[in-house]
This record gives sequence, structure tokens and C-alpha cells, in this order.
Amino acid sequence: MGCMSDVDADPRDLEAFAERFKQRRIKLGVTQADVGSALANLKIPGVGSLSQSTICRFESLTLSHNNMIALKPILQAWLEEAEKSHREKLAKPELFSGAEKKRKRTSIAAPEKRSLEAYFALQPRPSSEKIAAIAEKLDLKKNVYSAGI
DNA sequence: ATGCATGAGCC
DNA sequence: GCTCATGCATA
Repeated sequence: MGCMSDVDADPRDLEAFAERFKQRRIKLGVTQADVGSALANLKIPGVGSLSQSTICRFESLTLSHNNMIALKPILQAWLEEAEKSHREKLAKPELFSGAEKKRKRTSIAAPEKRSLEAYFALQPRPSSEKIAAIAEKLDLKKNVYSAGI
């Protein structure tokens, strides 16, 4: 009866894991479909993506026992990865939000551009107060000046 | 979330 | 042919 070398085959463990899995997935703001497709990024040999259906069935324990056993380590691996990178984002937002932080290329309309060039001809290196004043006059954000240098 | 269909592996 | 894992389509 008590055969099988599966250390992890206890239905109670599975139940507990499935529950934790779902809660933590939701806490990460990730859908079942997201999990399924993200599995492919784990690059576990012989493991591709799974469907939303399968993730759902895993969480609700409606897969066969063997199927659950087989899927558990995979989903566990995903969960650990997901939580790791989530922590990294919280710890070092500046490294990760590069795409979000980067200012878009500034484009300056022709009239403003001519004005700025005129100001620059008069005074190539104005103080930040001057810059602010110029920005005010031209109704531009003050950091636009440095974009024009 | 789930009924139904499909394809892979098995004997 | 049967079982099982999985996906699609849908309410």
C-alpha cells in the first residue's frame, strides 16, 4: 500500500500547495492564462506552455492525482521565479523601470526652436533661474532646454 | 469554470 | 480500443 518513492505524493500536500499557489498567484496579479504561457520561459526541458484550463484545474484539484504530482514542481518553479523577480522590482525599481522612466525624445516646434536658438546665441550657459524664466515664457518644461543643447 | 474533442502512449 | 493529459470553445 504505502509504496512509491514519491515524497511529494501526499494529497494533503497537494491540496495545501494548490491553495497557496492560487493565493500567491493572485497576490502577484497574474492570471491563470498568464501562468500557462509564462511556463515556457522557464526553459525546463520538455516543458512548454500550458492552457488556462490546466492551470484552473490544477488550482481546483480537478486533475488526476498523477497529473497533479507531475505539474506541481513545474508550477512551484514558476511561483518561485515570479516571486523572485517581483521582489527585485520592489527592491530596485530604477533598474527595472528603465523603460518606464526614460523620457521620450523631445521635439520642439519651429517657433520655439528659433526662440531658444536666439536665447542661446545671447547666453550659451544661462543659470537655472534664467532657464526657468525662458521656459516660462515659451511655455515649455524647463528640462526641454537641456534637450536642445 | 467546464463539457467536449483530440492526440499520444499503451497493450 | 482505452486512458490520460491537455486545449478549445463557450456560458
